[in-house]
Amino acid sequence: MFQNTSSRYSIDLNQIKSSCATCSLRELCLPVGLNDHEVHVLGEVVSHKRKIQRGGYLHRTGSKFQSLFAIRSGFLKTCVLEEDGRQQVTGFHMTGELLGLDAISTEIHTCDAIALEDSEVCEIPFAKLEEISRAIPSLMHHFHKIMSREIVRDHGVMLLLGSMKAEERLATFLLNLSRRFLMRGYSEFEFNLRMTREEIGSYLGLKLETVSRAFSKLQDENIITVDNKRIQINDIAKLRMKMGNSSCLT
Amino acid sequence: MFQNTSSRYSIDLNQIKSSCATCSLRELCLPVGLNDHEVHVLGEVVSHKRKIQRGGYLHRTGSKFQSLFAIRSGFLKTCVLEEDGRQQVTGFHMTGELLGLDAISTEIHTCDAIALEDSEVCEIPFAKLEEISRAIPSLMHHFHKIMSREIVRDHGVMLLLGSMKAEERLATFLLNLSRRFLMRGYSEFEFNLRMTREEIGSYLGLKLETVSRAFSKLQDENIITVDNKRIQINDIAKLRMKMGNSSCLT
DNA sequence: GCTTTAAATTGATCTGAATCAAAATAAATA
DNA sequence: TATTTATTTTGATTCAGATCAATTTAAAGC
Repeated sequence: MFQNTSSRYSIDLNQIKSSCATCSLRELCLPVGLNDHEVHVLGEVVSHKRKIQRGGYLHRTGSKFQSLFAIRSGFLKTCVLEEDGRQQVTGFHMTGELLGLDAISTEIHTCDAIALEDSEVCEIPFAKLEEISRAIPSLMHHFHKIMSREIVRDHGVMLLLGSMKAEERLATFLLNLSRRFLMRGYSEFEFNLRMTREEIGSYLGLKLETVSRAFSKLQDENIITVDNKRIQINDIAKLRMKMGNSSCLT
Repeated sequence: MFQNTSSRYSIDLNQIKSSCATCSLRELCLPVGLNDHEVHVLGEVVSHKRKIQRGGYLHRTGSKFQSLFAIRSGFLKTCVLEEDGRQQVTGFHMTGELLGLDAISTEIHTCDAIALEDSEVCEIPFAKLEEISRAIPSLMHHFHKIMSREIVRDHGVMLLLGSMKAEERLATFLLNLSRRFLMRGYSEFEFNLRMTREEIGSYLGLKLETVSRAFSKLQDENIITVDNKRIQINDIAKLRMKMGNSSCLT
């Protein structure tokens, strides 16, 4: 899992599970081939942990950027504020993901990051990361891949917002969550949403009532079972169909 | 212009205008402080030019990624294809901008890049760029900023698609173009669109008829003058108002 | 030049999602 | 536990933008 063929050194997950550095850096480190020394160097950089309780801010729009944050546990949302007060959720983030990439550009955070459940992150001072990535090319390359992946993800959301209708958006969203839970060893068919209908709506470009109606519709069709925040996927194939055939109709 | 305070070496634009390397790398190189030797090293990497005529592909979805492309002149669009054939435009790109960032992730291009007018690009072999950025930290840092800026840009588009209505989207789009033309030394008040109404619509999540109507509406209000692809901004303040007050109404 | 094809505008109608409104349920707090 | 507050669901209505359709205008090809 998360290993690529070019790895020179395969990290033993069990061995390092208790260490903050490596654990939180699953996405950042594991896939890269690092030797003992390099793992040690990297560990030095990411030693600082931080807990954020539900509802708390990891960072705010406008605050000075110094570090990236690797999510060690928990669940967060990022959102940008419009001048007029309304907020748009730009993403939901879970264990192993990296936050703060948007702030590298201006060294000012361009969004709020808010914990949707008690969470723990590892702080990665960005200047240090750049410094050691000079010494560890595979780390640098992997970091570039992570940034690139974020761009690809955003393009996917743009496609969703630009060309899908409500039900298709929700299906896409649920399948995305499902896959991410699966990747982390949780059930792909049954999970708890950490966010409200309003937050889902904000992310998907829909009003909360529309989100609620789309949930009900999918339930009526026996594709999912909804019990408030608890979601059960009964027919993942049908759910995939829902996602796929937007423009097929035209 | 495009200079930051930490520059150790200020590049003479006139001196290097005829050299492909530096000219095409305005975004990539100029703002970074590089010394003579470093400029030379960088120049070696980006020496390969390529012309694409109107309608031609710079790269296609699914093709192997090896190089980034710095636009030297011209105008391109990038678009992702849905399984069902319809395409969503993810961006319009002009001189000085960098294409291919999305492909670093998987080493496969995730979108098509198509020239909307005869264009010229410089090819930047990505492996080489990573290699020399180890030797030139400021170059590496600037590259990170460019990727980050792309992420910020995408978040802006997500906000647009997720929460603005047609007229606000078009106003935002025109102001964005206006600013980019200004930055490149062209008029911010009068310019030619290189793309069709359909392509604008795809980018903005609207149908071409809606784009056309929004143009007409802005013209009726004497904010812009539209003559097919020729756009004249008559009242930029009012245009900014159009963009800003989406949720103010509610 | 003329002919063909592509692009843009404008009108009429339809529809999906927003909005308004009320009730039901769940979560937080005293 | 009771009370308050936040969240979710569902219904009725409205509206922005999609769709359908017909011209007009511009560009490309012969």
